[in-house]
Amino acid sequence: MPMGIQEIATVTGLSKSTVSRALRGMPTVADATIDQVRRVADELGYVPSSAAAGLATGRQRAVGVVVPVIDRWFYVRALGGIDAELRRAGYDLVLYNLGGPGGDRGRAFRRSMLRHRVDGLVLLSLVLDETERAELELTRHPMIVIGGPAPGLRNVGVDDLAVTETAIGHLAGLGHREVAYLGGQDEDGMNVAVPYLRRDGFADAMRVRGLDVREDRLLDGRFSFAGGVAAGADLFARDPTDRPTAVFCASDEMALGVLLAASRAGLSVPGDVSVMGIDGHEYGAVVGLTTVAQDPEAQGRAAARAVLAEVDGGSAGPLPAAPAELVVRTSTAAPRR
Amino acid sequence: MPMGIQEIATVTGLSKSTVSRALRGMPTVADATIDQVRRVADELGYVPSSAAAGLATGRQRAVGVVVPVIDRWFYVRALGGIDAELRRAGYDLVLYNLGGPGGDRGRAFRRSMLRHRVDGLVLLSLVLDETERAELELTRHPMIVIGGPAPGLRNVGVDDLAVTETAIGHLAGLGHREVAYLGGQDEDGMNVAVPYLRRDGFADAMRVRGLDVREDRLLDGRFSFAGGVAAGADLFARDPTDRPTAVFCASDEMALGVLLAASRAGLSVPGDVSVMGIDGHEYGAVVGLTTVAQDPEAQGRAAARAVLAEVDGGSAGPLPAAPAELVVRTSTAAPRR
DNA sequence: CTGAAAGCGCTAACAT
DNA sequence: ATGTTAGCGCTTTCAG
Repeated sequence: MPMGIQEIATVTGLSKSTVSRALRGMPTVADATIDQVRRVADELGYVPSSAAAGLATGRQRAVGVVVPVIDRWFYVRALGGIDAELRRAGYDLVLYNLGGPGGDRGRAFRRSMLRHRVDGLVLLSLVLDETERAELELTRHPMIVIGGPAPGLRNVGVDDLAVTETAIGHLAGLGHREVAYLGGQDEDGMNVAVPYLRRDGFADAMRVRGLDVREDRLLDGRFSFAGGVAAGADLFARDPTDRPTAVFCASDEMALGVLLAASRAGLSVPGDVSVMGIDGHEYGAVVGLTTVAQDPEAQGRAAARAVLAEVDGGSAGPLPAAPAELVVRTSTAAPRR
Repeated sequence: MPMGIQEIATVTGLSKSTVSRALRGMPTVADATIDQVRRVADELGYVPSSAAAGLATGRQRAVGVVVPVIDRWFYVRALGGIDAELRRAGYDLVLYNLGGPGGDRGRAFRRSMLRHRVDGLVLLSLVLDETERAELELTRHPMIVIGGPAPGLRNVGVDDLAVTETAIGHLAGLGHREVAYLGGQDEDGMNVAVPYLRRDGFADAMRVRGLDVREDRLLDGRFSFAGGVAAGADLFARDPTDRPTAVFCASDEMALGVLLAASRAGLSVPGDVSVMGIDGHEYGAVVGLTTVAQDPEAQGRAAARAVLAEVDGGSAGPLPAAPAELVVRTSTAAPRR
């Protein structure tokens, strides 16, 4: 019923092989033949079967993208970049979202991703345990991770230590000595690497400058807007004489929340307190948030290009760190006192 | 090299068919056999080929999701819902993003979606033209759209006319007579239905109450945060004595922008002006935005269930409208004068 | 430049 | 409960 290459062969009086070659525009086929075949295919409403092609060639022309959760700014942007590059290459994108209901991560891995449905995998900020790594290795697909560095896997992403150093450099340069850090774990605890790296980077950058890293100024904002609001509210409700002059947030989404908390607490930014984040979120640009901006979309494209190259038998050399750039806006200034 | 069902057949001394059945846990297979086969499969590091299975059965166990652009709140949430339901059913999700570079929409359709890689399609707020419809029909896959009603296709989504009526009912009930509308086209102009419906709904709801719909109070915010900020800035820069007492936004993202524009213009909300939106965006909850909330995730799940049912030969009856609910927070109040 | 034939790895009757 | 036999729709040597 759903007809294939065969019918168009009979109609044109050609052989299946020629039709197949013509459809793919192979150079060994006469131009006239190509035209004819394509025309007939159109008339007949021919729809190719990727399964059959995949079986025959061993290539699915699709790559999988694994995300811990789907609704985070960074992931969405990166996904856009990956998609763009894949589309350009004529590849489809299969999305594996681990954060679903129950987040039954293990099963998701085995049940679907291991089915050879894709030729390669891009993992977004995912830290795999030994078993998971081993299982994915079975497929022998090229894999690359965006975000946190993952042991044994190629990685695309910013240098988190450098990013935090840049941020604290900016704040310290402005004269801040009392700065709080807002970080914390992603709620599902799936991406431990980046949060830790940033917290450590913050602490290092502070200590290098002889500045205090106070336990009670290491806040948890779960990397979300609401978390930032809550943490900010908590911080600003404390003894005003002991208030930090700046709050450094490990993500713009949290920083946006802190901005709101500050305005609710009647504090002016940057008058009473400076606030900055990391990411380059669009909302930050309009509210004047100082940040260390990165380009997740570019990272997505780079990662996609890398897997695609590897799928095509290319080399698998290490990737350069993604650029990040200090963007000074109006949420940071020299402390008052 | 990449071994298959055959090797595990030889190792166990069983036939390919039995192995195939055992792997899928079919009831006609002895439990002991199932165990043995699974164990051997594990030991051998067997990875099934979805292409082969797909070719043999004609089912890919995957559904495609087409989005106009990926980075919109509504789409991301809906995608999450679709994914959850698909995963539950053991289906993979293939993402088709039309908004990529150049947004070469036509080619995207033909080149990929038509390859029988999926068993069904969920279209997010997409309005198809005749050619596109015809082309997609070729695949004979079940299709459903979320968001704007699309001629000839089943649809999941809120009743936009009812939603706007609810919103204006709330505002008018508070005593507002001068209300501005912030809508506009999505920048790519891909989803015309919803914006139009909401604008019409607004106008109807106003007229029904004998309220004026002024041309100069029909604003364009391109359905984005930045667009909302810009439109708000423009509106609040006009003659204060002629300022509307409320701004009704067709999406929360735009309303959030208007909130910011108001605070920048030194206006208090809801003191000087009331603001409300549509959607139920998380940020709105924390900033106190009144809205008519919908649940895109639930809509995604419903749509996924519907295609899946149809894929399984189920019926294709019409779907009920998705619920939407007025959520009154602190951004709306009775007008001052 | 085109054709014939042999699979790709799995599933599905149809036996047994 | 398990084995046999054909394919699924396309690609790919190998021959013309």
